Amino acid sequence: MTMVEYVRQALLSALEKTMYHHSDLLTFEKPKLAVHGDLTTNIAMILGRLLKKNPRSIAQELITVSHFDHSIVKKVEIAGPGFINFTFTDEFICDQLKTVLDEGQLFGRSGYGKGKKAQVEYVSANPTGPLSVGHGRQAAIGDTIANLLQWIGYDVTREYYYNNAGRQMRLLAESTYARYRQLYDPSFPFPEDGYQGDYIREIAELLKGEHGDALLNAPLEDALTTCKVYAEYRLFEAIRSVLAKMRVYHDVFYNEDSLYSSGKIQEVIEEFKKKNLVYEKDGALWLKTTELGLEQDRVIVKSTGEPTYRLPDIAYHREKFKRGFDLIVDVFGADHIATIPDVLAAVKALGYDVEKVKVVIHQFVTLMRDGEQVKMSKRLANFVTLDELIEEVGPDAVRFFFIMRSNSSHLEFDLNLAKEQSEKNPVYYIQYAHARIASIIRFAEREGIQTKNTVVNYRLLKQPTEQDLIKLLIDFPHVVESTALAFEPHHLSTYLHDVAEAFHKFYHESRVIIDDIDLSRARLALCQAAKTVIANGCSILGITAPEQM
RNA sequence: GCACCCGUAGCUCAAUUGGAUAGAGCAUCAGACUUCGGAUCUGAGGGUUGGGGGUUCGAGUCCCUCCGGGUGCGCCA
Repeated sequence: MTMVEYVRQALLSALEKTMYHHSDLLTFEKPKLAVHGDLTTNIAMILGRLLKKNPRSIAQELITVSHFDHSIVKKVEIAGPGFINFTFTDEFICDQLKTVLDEGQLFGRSGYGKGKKAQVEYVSANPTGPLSVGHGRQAAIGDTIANLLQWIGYDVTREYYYNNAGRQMRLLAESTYARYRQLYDPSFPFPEDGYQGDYIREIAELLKGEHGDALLNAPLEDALTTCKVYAEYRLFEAIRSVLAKMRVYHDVFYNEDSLYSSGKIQEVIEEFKKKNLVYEKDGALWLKTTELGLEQDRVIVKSTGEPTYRLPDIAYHREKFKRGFDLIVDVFGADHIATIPDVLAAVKALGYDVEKVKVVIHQFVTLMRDGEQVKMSKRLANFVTLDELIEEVGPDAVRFFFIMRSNSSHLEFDLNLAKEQSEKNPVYYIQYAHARIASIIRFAEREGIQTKNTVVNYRLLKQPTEQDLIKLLIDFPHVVESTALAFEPHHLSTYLHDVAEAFHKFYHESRVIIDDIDLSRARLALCQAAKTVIANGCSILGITAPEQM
């Protein structure tokens, strides 16, 4: 039984006895300050406001009718305006270590989302160019959220939505075609808004390698189609390979085209018409978004007969619901923020529960090199690609740096720091702790000390640094769950840094392998538990936990 | 102009989503094992949480207002 489980049970029965029937308001937190104990609840203060009674006297009532096992709870006290603080015995804390070691690689997993399906959509870049560092942040955030949801029991689908039709792709085809022609005639004009990047030239070269000069004499439309298909193929191949370098793999690549070919777009229009939510004006079809509580109506079908991006977005989200997901997570960059309310309002109007949709917006990334901001412009094609970034600093640092700030926070990516293999680099700090533990365990094996097939007395771990480390370790399942439900991966990286720090402190204070064989075994077990938690945490973050570095 | 995000130590960022004395890393300064990995540890200085008002037992967090930065506001995606 965990600390929370124990006090929850005790207080639930106390609420019962005192006739305060508000058990749903009962929560526990870990106090910031050690003097406030191991766990605290503010239930008395909440009840105090609700019932207009003195919180401290309510707290007293609750404690009076409660019964605590002294071998588990060392101290219960009322503090401040009415907090109830619990301190547990060292022995009880020590015994919790067994759970960590027994569960091993599974420690931290829970069943919150058991039997439920979740979908996480992220990256979703159209195949018109290489992925940017912004996409990289999205990949890291989305993938980590997907991992977290799996850890709390959800059946997770990782999805990439893209559009390979429309104006953007036409421009891609024209740009590729122009570069191809330029290989034969350098004066061939390049489209005004074409994609400037060198990658188009590379694709044109490859295209020439496969087709020779056959496209020069082909009818223009045929040549453009060939260019589009080929460029898309090459770009998607590049996108997948970059994501693979980051260890990001999607289960489903959902193509916008399929919404047209399967008639879903038309179905949505029909539904809107049936609900009287659309009207025609200036030859276009408008959605009455104002009736849905938004500021202005929006065009969903242009006067040319072509839908705007909004309509397929709505149809796509409708499909997400039809596919039976209990939780739908959209990870978008800050530039997409304006499109979300329209889509959600429309889907809601179609009768779906938009509470199931969680939109995660992340802010932009600024690259810093030598203290200077790296200027980036996609149009001028002088931007640093995600691929280049990974090549420069490696996948571990990339993934870690991208999730180490809260989603809503601007991210400053310090290239020098990310590359630095030293104490300054937070990734190495955590990985070093893991490698150091692995080394200690190897040393212990050489010394003939082991914890298997023998009874380990965890209760010998009474030093403050030992107790602090254990308390942090056994909090891991709760951290995983709260991080997942907050959709804020940076909580986990912060936590892992704390664990690494607590371990290093313990290491400095107490030698693991000593003459006292029982104490050695207990400390070795603590090392193994710390190693387990760091390894499990790193696997959620998608970074390696090396045995040596 | 309107909407959204941000403003916290010299710099980059946290703060259990309204909790108790606002914390880390970097930078600066001063220190620490003859043995398990010094990519480590200990300590010091550094703050009116952009300004002002409000809500309540309690505000960095919620509301109003002003200032400053970013983003978005198309029959582009």
